[in-house]
Amino acid sequence: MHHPDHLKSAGLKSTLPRLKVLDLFENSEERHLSAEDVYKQLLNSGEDVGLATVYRVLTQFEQAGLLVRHHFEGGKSVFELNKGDHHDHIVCLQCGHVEEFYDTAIESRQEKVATKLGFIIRDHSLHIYADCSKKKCPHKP
Amino acid sequence: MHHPDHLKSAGLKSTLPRLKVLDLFENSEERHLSAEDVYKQLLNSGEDVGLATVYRVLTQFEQAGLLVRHHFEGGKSVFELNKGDHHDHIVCLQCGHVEEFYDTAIESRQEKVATKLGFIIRDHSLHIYADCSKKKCPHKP
DNA sequence: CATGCGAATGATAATCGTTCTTATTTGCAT
DNA sequence: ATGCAAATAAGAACGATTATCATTCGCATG
Repeated sequence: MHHPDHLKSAGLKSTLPRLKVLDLFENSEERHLSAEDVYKQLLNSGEDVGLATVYRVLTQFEQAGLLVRHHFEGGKSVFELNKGDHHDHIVCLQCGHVEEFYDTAIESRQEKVATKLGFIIRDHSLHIYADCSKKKCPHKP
Repeated sequence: MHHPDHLKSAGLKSTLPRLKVLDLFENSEERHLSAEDVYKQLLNSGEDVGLATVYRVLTQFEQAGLLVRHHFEGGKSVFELNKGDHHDHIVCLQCGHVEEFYDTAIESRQEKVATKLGFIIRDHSLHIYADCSKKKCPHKP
């Protein structure tokens, strides 16, 4: 359990649940976790946190800029550590695995389109839903 | 109330609720409607449809290819008539207005990215969230 | 180091969008 | 006309998330 500093500098009190959640994101295999994922993993680790607290903490971390929230298909929010770099996502429809990518041409084209239409971009989300067909996909039939 | 033909050719029985919903999409100002939008507008028009029916019909229309479903931020699904053309969306954060655009460069770049990563694209969604700043925005402060 | 206060927690109820259940009604082929 | 499968409507049920509120905790202060 490290980095109480991260919390302090974000103006958040350094509490046990918050440290646990932060730890999870820093040490977990999967970069992209839903509230339920976080809750279950903490319970499995013997930690005793409330689900409401998980939701509250995730939202606070998002607002503090520690996490980024994504809305993939399926209704639930998914979070990942904010490494400061923007990237888009390609999601495998078969196994749910998420990969990240960044394409300069796509980014600059968006700016161009928005400007042409008289908009000022605040944010954007590009999700590609695909099959990762190859052997790498663990849940492939 | 027209186009019972659309329904028949989609393999759907031509019922009153379905005709009403289809009509709404064909005659409404706003191309993008949520289930609640549809429900309320039908009630306002004095029509007596159940909310469950609206949800059922929207899903059926989506499966029949008459409507396209989008997941914008805010949790709820939004539907629009399927004109056969794919396009992406730019949403004004101030007034919620939605404009459509299509950019060949963005589209082909996505294919390239996916292929490079070993994926086969099934679908994608690109949403730009922005301010339409200018005078056109009715809810601007 | 005790301690007090406001912030944070967790159990639970509530909410929101959506889907399911079931009894009743409807479209439509006969 | 009429019968039957398909469709409807009302409400219960559901999953994700948020609100409520009494209890507990972090932490600055004396």
